[in-house]
Amino acid sequence: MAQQLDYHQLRAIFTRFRDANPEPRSELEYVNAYTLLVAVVLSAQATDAGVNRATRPLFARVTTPAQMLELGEEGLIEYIKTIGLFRNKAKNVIALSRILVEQYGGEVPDSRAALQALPGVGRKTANVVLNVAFGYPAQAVDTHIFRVGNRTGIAVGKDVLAVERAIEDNVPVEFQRHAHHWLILHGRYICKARKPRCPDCLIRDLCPYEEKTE
DNA sequence: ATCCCGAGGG
DNA sequence: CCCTCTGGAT
Repeated sequence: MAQQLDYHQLRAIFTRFRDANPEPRSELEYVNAYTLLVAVVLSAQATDAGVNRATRPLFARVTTPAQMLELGEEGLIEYIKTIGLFRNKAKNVIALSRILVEQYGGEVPDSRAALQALPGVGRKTANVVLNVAFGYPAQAVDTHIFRVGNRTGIAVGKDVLAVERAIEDNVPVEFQRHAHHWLILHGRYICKARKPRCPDCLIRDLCPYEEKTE
């Protein structure tokens, strides 16, 4: 685990991320808050490319919780059985859709407490919805952000909650809104788990991590 | 700590 | 073969 970088080092790093990609966006495909929520639930331990492959035909037919209940659990499984953990995910998506219809008039609530009370929705998924659908500066710490944060020193912590706090406490405020996607994209394409592409890294000179990639 | 669990990459 | 992918519930 690297040492936590200071405010000025983080300002330099995020300035580069912003200059390279001023408006970073989720690579998950969705058409409204509800389909975003479903896509994020499906994305657990799965690649977004794999999730998009499944949701493209699904969201062509289903864009509301009521339509999802019509489709049903077995119908949903036909669309998502190529995604890992599909049985748990199908059960959770149907159950949360029923709650949205019965308790929220078919809308997606915009509070963390209400989101996390939904089956299959934990802190990370709730934070993604708050950030992407509602524009709040919520920091969803996933596998990429946890790895990149600790490897580079951008956000150091022993668990995801500690890394979330490290981002909130250390990243200059003006960068917090987009920090989530900058870190995800950096982790996905450059600072990869297995074979990081350090020679192609924007912040190589500011990073303590050394990886011999031949 | 363990289970869920398919696809893609190396 | 093994590891990884925008985790959550028990």
